[in-house]
Amino acid sequence: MLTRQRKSEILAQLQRDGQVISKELSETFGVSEDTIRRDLRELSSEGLLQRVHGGALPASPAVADFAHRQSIESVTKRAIAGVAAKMVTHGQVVILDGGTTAVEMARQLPKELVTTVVTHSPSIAVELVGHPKIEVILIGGKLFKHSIVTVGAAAIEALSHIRADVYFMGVTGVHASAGLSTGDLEEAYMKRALAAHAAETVVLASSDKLNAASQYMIGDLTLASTIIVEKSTDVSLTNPLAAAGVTIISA
Amino acid sequence: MLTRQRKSEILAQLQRDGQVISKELSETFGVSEDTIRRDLRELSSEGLLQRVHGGALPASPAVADFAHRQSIESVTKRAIAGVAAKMVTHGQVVILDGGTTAVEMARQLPKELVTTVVTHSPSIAVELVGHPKIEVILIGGKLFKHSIVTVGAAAIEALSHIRADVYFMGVTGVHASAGLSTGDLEEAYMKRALAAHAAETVVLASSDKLNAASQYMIGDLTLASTIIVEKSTDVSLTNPLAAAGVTIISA
DNA sequence: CTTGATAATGCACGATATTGCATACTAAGC
DNA sequence: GCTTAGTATGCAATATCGTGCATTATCAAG
Repeated sequence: MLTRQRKSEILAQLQRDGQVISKELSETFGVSEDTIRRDLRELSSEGLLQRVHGGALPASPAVADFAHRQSIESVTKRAIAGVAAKMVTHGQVVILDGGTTAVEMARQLPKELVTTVVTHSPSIAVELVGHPKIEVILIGGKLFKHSIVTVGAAAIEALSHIRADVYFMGVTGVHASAGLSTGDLEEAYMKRALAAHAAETVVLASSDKLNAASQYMIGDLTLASTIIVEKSTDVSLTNPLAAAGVTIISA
Repeated sequence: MLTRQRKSEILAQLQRDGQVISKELSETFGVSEDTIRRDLRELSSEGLLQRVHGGALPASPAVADFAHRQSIESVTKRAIAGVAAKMVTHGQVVILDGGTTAVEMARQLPKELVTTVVTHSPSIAVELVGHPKIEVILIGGKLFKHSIVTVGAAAIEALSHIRADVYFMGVTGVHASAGLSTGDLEEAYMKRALAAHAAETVVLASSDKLNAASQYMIGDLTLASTIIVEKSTDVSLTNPLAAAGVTIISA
């Protein structure tokens, strides 16, 4: 990637998120933190951003405020997505589910990562256009508009030739006895099918999903090999899971 | 290869990818990096691109950007898209192509229209989420990032069960002798397959596409039953078409 | 066909840019 | 205070660049 491009990407990300963090940028672009710091220093001297310890903020404080307010609601989701994005390694084939957390995860995938992403979410497909080295396989089917994902027989049929390493699953409920659940029957079928075509399933469980159950059960909690939850999660849910052999990661 | 050709190819690649890298160009064209650097320097002095360390970027940073392409020349495109949108009637099954004009057409489809839209463009799928009465069938496959559409064997396979009434086709070239053409081989295959699965094909030809030919031919002009062009179109192209039985609509 | 002019190309070489690492310094949290 | 994480600086390795020059290709006029 060209240096110039990296700098404008940094500015774009800054405008989008209201902040950038040196360490994360370094991982995203696959360069050392020194290089990122140099970039930030130069952009700062051009007045394009404001340098702070650990990263940078937009040059105009007003913009920062707005972006910050907007981002504060999704801090947890971003953290979970970030942890998930870091789990993807070079050459893997991963399945990304629909849902806002998965979209955020797609956004956070390193720009230099060479992988194949299989998804049934058109939003994620569009998002990944910005990642030139990622091959995207879109699963077609009938569009379920509430979640903006494809479902149905055609979608499940399209999966038949896919073998993925990891499936990152979004859910609407993670409950000790009700297991993993979602609010639509077709979606539940789809998620089961996706899990069946991946060697491993990782569940992304943002705060509001924990200890909740939706109408349609996907499977019990052990369907997941790993569940990523936010830091402050109640141990009464996670302890039994850990005991059952499911890895718990706090983001 | 002629120097002139190489230069225009560099510009084309720049527009397509949003960046070019000296080393890669050197390998692509089989010339030394010095020669490429000279080309880039000259193109830069003509203001056709912006030179940076390691390669070059578009002269105007946003030119290569899809979002920008979407906004440019939007008046004509909107008019054409509007005419096309009005052609869709209640209960029809229509295929919408990728491309900016088709996205605009999707946006202009009446909110209360009850139809089925088949598309291989994730952007259009996302756009139609706002149309509750339209059933959307998304054709999956390998994502071709330049045009943001799915292509390949999987996509063509997914079409096999589809029978549509009308296919609204976007093209990059409409030429009297070269027929309908597009800039990517896979896309050309896809467009042929889509046309084969619709009873009728309507071509959306915004001004810059007329009397132009791209590398890959989709079919001759009579593949289309109707071509929608902008008002000021030269009759030298449209008259022979009309004579051949193709309906011409001015938008 | 030959010749001379012009353009295009590749190579050599010194200059500049970029990057990562080591080291010493500074800010932030406890 | 003290520890940790982040930072700046110098430096060396590498990549890229610009220039001058020799070689080759192209082409028009003789």
